[in-house]
Amino acid sequence: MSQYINVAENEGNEPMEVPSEDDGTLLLTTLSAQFPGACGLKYRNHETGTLRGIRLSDGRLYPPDTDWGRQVYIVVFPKGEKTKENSIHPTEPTHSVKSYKRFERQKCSDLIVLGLPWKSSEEDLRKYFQQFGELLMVQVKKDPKSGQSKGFGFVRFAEYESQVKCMSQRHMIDGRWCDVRIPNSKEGAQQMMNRKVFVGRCTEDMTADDLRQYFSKYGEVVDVFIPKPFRAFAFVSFADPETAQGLCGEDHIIKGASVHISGAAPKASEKYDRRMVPNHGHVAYQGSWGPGRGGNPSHTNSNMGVGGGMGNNLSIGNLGLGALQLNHAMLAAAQAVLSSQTGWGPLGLTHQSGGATTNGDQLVVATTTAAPHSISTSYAPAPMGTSNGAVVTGAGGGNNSFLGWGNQTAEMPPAPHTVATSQVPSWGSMPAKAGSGWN
DNA sequence: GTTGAGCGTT
Repeated sequence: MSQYINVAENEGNEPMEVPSEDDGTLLLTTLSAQFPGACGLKYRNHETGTLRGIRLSDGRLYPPDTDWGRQVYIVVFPKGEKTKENSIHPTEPTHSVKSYKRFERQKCSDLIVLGLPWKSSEEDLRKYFQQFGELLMVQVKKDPKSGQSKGFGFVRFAEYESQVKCMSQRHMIDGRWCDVRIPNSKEGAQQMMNRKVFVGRCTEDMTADDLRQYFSKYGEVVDVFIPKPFRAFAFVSFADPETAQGLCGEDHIIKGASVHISGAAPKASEKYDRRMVPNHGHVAYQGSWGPGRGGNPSHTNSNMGVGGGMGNNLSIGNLGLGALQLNHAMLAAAQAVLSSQTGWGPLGLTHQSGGATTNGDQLVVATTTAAPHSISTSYAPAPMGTSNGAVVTGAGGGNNSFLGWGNQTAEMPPAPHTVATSQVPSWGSMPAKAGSGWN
């Protein structure tokens, strides 16, 4: 039977009543309609004095007993999104503040929602998606004559963080699994968000540290990559895409030499983007989310690492370095190098805690934010958390890369871990998990 | 009136 449940944002706050469904469960959407961003419920067990979590499954919260009773339930928000009363954890500020700034810089994009039930209205969409944050736009595409839904729509969030959260999971909307993606029409724009620049005409005496030091005056440098053996170019990645964009086209004098800066936009990997990524919706940012492809925030000591293996695997040696003056040859080599770097690592998997969350599988990577609201166990987990073969497991990580992701923890195996020709080294080098392969 | 991979009459 339907009943009203007492829910408060925090213990001691004035509760408000939210309605349950006829079967006694409380829809997460109902909850988040009143408490935006809510991802669960808990309550104080007065026998033990401890807090208890409420069971959540398929977007429904289940009463602890036969019904919800008259007690007050407390709303649970994704980690890192404490409400004003809940002071932020003292150890978090550096990371969360920093990453939050990063979010602000990233602009939201329209997102396409695929797989909508025919019956779902824009109202339904809004009600569902507002749990991730403020919505600026909601559309259900319909046939203008019949008014019949075409089964897809668009949403746009106000905050980038909402978008990230939203894209990190699949969505159960009115009884159907739906996918949220960056629309194809927006692909070009992502390119402009690349955080990595190509630095041409480098001289051999320029070390990664030199470049880092030099470019730091324009913004935070998160990665410097200098191919070995020497090939007269380098890649520099900035924390802020705008920094990178701002430098493009310029000539700079470093160590007495004039280097040329341009966008690191390898067409080479472009064609692999979407196709190489399984369409399981657990993968956030599939496709060409510019920054994700490029960033490889751990090559700082790039004088080792990729080193030896590269020449062999990518046959770059055959290009003949006599062509160094030729721009296109340089670019081609650069593209080869780029595509050999682990793409999709860093930003792509950002905070996607959601992405790899609870799947009943052990491939859970860094648990942070949103508890997925409805999870299908029938989907193979996205092979996240791996970068250059290093499996990142467990929560936290605590490394100092952006949000602590995508960083292979600085200790790249000295032995070339054979990137091979795979365009998706993260996968190719997935250490076959004993037993439980996800065939 | 049906359908189920895709990509937006603004």
